[in-house]
Amino acid sequence: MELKEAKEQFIMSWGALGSNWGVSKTMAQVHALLMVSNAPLSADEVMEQLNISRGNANMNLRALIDWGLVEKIHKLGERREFFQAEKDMWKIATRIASERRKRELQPILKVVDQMKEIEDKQADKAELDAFKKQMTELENFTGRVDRIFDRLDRADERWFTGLLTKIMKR
Amino acid sequence: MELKEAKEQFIMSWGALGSNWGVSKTMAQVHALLMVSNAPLSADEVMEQLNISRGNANMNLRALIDWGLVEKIHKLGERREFFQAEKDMWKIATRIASERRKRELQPILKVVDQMKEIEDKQADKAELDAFKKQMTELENFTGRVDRIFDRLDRADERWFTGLLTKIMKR
DNA sequence: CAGAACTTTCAAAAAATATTGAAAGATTAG
DNA sequence: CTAATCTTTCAATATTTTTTGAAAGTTCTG
Repeated sequence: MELKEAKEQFIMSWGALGSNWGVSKTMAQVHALLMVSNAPLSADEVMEQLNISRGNANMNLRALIDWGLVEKIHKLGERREFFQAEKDMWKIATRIASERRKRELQPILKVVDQMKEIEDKQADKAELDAFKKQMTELENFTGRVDRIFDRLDRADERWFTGLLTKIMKR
Repeated sequence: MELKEAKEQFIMSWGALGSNWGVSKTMAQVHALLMVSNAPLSADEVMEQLNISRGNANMNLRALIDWGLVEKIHKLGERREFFQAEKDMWKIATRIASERRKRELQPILKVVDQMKEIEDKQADKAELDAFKKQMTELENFTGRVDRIFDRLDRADERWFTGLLTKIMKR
């Protein structure tokens, strides 16, 4: 396989994977394209290479910037903006972890927290207790995982690697 | 808030959250409904409580069974099937982890693995190396996370809790 | 085996999401 | 200030995903 071909293949596959993990195909493709480009690309280059419209390119580039996976670059003497993907895997991973924490874990905690204020004199005691117990367990578990992600976000790669070694030894 | 009301609220919220983490609203609702039901429910009860069609109920119940989050129950003397959700948070968590590993991590490994067979005499040497390096890093990182999930899947809760304590101490 | 009681399938319809492209908004240069 | 160049917005459109419901399939009962 040739390099150019490999890059294209990677972009397409990365896009297809996106949908498995809740990201739109195009957003994943834009990310992949920037990941395998040696130089920052302009919006027009992204549009052209992926065959998408200007609006679409703009929207997804912006979303990637929100995720912290892409940044705007200004070249001096150049009017337009360029976009560059973060290439360091550790940073990519922590950005994704952080975003998923915000989107997936914290909303659960919020919902479960509200469930605690039940006051029902009518209800069957055992049933009420069962419900409360379940909510508490859900909260505990989610809270624990949330704290791991938080820790991860603030740690550095060496910490993580060390941790892994420990985990794998057992 | 009353118990019944709380349960409904939980079901609705859980459903809304589902879309944040790549599961359809209805599937998440069915799961929530079964989680907060003290007794197993029949397909008809699920249909009725969530106002969904028979086909939809069937589909989502099946998907939940695939995920290992719900199981069929046969009551003796009863013709129809009942459905019961796993309520143990540890089991719920490992099932979800295992499923996501399969859907999110392993496909990445597969794609990246294919990228290794590049043979391009034409291409710029530095560019080729950069691409290969990136693919390797992606593979290493994903592989590591994949192994954690695998480990998690086979471990028990006490192991996990112990691990957490260690993580949090640092 | 026939009929009743359920469950599963799947093509069509509906709903939710993503994309387009033209117009409006910025920003810089002259 | 005006024109030129580039970015952002958003209503209309297209695509994808989910849901429906009726028909086909299955399994049990008598």
